[in-house]
Amino acid sequence: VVSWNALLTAYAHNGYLEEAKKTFDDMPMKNSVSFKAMLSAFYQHKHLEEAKSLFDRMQNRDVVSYNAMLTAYAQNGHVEEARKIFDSMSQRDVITWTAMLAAYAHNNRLEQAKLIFDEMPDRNHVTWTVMLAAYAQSGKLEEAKLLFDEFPQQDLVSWTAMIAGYAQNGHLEEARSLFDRVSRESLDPVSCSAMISGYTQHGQLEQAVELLHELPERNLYASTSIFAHGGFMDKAREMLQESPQQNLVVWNAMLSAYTQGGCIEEAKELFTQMPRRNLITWTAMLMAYVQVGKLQQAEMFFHRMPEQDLISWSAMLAALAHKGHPASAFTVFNEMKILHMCEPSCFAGAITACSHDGEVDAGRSFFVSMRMDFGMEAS
RNA sequence: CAUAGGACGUAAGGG
Repeated sequence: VVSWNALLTAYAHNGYLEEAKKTFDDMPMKNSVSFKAMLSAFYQHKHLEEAKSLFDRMQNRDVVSYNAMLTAYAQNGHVEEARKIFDSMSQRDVITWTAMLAAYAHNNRLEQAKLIFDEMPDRNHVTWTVMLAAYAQSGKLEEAKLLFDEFPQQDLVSWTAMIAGYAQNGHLEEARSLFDRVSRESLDPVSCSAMISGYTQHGQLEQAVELLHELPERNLYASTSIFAHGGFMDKAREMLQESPQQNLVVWNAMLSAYTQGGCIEEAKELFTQMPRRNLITWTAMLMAYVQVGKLQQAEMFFHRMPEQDLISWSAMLAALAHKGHPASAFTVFNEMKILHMCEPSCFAGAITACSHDGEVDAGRSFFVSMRMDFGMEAS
């Protein structure tokens, strides 16, 4: 049973939901771990309904099952549901608390996250990292730094969170000096791309290239982004072919370097070369067309995406509103309502876009909908 | 053997 469970989990973590399901169904015998593993397989692939129904069918639900279900809701954007699970639990462990903390953190509910953090009976290094990353990503670097300094058991992940925090907010020297204090052997693709994205996002190409020469061989594939960004497309392609691993995040970073600079042709070429694509890839590409004003192409990409999430919908909505198509924007917005893909920032984007263009009537209709359909008031 | 953490896409600030 143990090895069957291990196999199931391995499938799930590598994106093979079908195989996982088949393994689960064909197992000669199952124990409670099998159910919990299958549950997490479902929600990792966004099959919330199936996760829920499996959960309901489970016989003996323990802390782990509840934790898994809590995470299932949290990772699919249902924070309130997650909270309900949390409140209903009679036993909670560190993972329960940390999962709830992460649920708030990932949905930009910093105050609630902080409350949970302060209230928790125990914290471990994962807990600290979630809180730290939450501060860092919302630009509260002092708070993040305070936490970082008090951190009991720092590891590479927490260092990366701090580095990324500095890098994203333009504090490149601080980021770099932390980065340099990590031993070269322990650097991994995530920490490297955090530093490198920091440079490329702030236009420091030379620094980026310089850093690359110092990195260990196995992190070299990250450099493709730099070469591409600097206009050395051939060199980039060469390196990509040689690279043993294919880090999708690095491809995406490279792609957005193009799109944000308005280099649509290069972006398109890169897009077709990519070994894999995810939502981030597609959305970046969509925005590339928006930026040069080709809304029809953008919409084409939008519809060709394998699936659309809140961010891609918001991007499309904002694009239409920004480029002076309030009517189409409103149509998109209505579809979003039907799909329950709506949150306050959608209104904000749409309304401000209208106000910039003097589209007062359109702005007002968003306003009305905000009140009628969501019971929200202006703030 | 199972459940929680870090890098990449949209929007918000505004001199």
